[in-house]
Amino acid sequence: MQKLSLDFYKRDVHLVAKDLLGKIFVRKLSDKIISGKIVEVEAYDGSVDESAHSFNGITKRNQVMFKGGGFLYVYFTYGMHYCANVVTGNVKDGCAVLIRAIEPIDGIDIMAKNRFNKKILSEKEKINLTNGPAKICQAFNITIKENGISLTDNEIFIADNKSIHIDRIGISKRIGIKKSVDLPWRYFIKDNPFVSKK
DNA sequence: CCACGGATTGGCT
DNA sequence: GCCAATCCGTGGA
Repeated sequence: MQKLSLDFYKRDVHLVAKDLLGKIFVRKLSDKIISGKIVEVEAYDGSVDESAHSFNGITKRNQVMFKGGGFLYVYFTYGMHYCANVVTGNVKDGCAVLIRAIEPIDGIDIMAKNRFNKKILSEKEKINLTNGPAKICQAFNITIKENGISLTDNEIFIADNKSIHIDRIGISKRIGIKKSVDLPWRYFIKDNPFVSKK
């Protein structure tokens, strides 16, 4: 399993978004690993996209989006949730990919504890572990502390997944936004049970 | 199963 | 002061 390099991230946000499907999102803890297959993402492009946090320029909150590809951008919203993004492209582009859903692989017991504070889960709770952007952050214990870390370091990174066949990719409008609502910039693996909607 | 609304805080106008 | 790239509990069918 090979960690993705900086070159992977420093490309067009839509290419990166589609290529992230099927890749393995990894968090290394001192003695354990949490990981899962990325099955749903959304692209945000600050140069043309009013719904991107970066659309109106650099602020304290969104500055990581302007640091160029390969950083993790984490934001806090709705007074209680965190969401994780992969910054793409070059410095000043203000582009990122929101990780919307993951299929758990390693450390499922840790995710279960982080999400529901118990070990034995119902079938519905198993699906509910990571089928949404804020659920992923809770399962992986990602908060604002992880905002701005480099994905080429060893704590949080994304790994290639050579064993995966080419899944059918679905494309749709993005979820939960009020501006630029018609842009078809959500990408997901068709028929994967962990995709958040439809 | 689905629709609805409350939670709760920090960023931005 | 407004409101958000969300989630979950509630209530009804």
